[in-house]
Amino acid sequence: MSYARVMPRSSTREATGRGRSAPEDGGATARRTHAGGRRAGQSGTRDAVLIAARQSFARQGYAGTTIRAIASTAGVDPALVLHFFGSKDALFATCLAFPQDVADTVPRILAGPARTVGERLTRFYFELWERPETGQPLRAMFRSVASNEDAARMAHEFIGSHLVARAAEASNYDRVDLRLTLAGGQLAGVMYARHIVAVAPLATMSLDDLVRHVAPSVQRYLTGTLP
Amino acid sequence: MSYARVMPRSSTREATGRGRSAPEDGGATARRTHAGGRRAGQSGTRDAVLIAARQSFARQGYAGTTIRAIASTAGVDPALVLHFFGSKDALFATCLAFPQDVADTVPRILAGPARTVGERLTRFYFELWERPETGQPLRAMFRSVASNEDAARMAHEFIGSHLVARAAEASNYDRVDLRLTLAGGQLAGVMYARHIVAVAPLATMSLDDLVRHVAPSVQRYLTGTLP
DNA sequence: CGCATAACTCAACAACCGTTGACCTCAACA
DNA sequence: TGTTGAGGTCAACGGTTGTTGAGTTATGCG
Repeated sequence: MSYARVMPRSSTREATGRGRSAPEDGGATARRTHAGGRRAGQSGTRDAVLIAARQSFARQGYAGTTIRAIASTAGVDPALVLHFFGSKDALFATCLAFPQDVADTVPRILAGPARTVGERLTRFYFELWERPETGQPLRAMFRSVASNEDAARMAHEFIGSHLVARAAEASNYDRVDLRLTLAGGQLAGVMYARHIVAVAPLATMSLDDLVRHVAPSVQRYLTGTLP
Repeated sequence: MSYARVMPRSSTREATGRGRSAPEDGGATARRTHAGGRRAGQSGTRDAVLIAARQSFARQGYAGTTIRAIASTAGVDPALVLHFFGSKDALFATCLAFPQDVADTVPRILAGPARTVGERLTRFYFELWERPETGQPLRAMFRSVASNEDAARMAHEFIGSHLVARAAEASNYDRVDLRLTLAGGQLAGVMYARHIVAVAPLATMSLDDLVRHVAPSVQRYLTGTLP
């Protein structure tokens, strides 16, 4: 990570305009006439690569992950990975792309009944870590934020200006930013201890028990009186 | 990190016996007669390398750190780094070596008056992160545990069989392991948010304020009734 | 002084990295 | 059916990596 420029903030690739394709996907692309040619995204290979990438980023972090390893577990050529995503950085950014429904759910939880908000937020967050399809990206994000300054900046930005801001307008707590970051620190730390360090008994106890232990703290951060 | 064997569990180097020196230091080495020759560890270079290594591991994680970068900021040749520490893995292990006084202090805090144990433990831990000379190794450990499975195993071992065990015999709480890991998760998470993600206002508020906010939760984990 | 030993440098090794461009193979439409 | 564009492979590039061995310089003791 010194000879590879990190995070294509405004990609040199696109600026010069002579890089490889890296199809934008985008879903809502105006789908112009398209006179013939094979259809994009029909074979599941792109998704297979993405899954392999997430897994590797989750286990090894950014610098520890290699394009070749991703390609190998996906069963394709390394060049195909770049063909799909343009660069390692772009792949990484794609892997970190936070599921939109998380940003939607947190404000909705905060808008619910205040009496049980701690328990509901705690359970929602812990279950995200437990389910493989959401837990893996989360682990990836967590590890990468710890080992990559650009990832930390991205997380900072996402949490600060996206998640907290939307939560603030959906609820009527005072000092939402303080309350939410305190709660977030609490929740993330417990998941770090359970899923990454894997320290007993945090790693071995049931999710329900864990929620019972932690939820009161979260409740206090969200609805308790502040010093 | 695939062509370099990770963590010299029983070092091939020592097994074959024909690697480079990597002076064991060890402090208590029987210091045999020593008839002439330059004395070891007189120039501060070894420490300079260690400081540079800690800094790099703290910022870049294991895979993101290169011997050459360490050598460069220490102002020496890359080969000298290996001369001192034997391998990148051994250097890494040396950097992670936890200051012994931390393992000493936690049991002492737990043995103190139960009424204020949460506040004392919280303040002690947070101040560790604040002071540069202890904060840097902690950040290094935190990042490395997140990005390196062997580091996670080391942390797991240290916390499980060292810290918790010693705390258990020094105090008389019930289910110390559960209480201590819950408290630890809480504390680590807040420091993660403050020092690594640097999310406001956790990152900007004073240490005293932070202790005021978090200490009650820690107190509850340590002395509260368990579900 | 002269020997022994540690500190330290230098150049090179093989392995592996991200990335590239040329090339081939399919699937879908005109 | 021929054309078109996406899926996919291949070999190679320049550069960086951890590690090594041989060699040089500095330092302390007899």
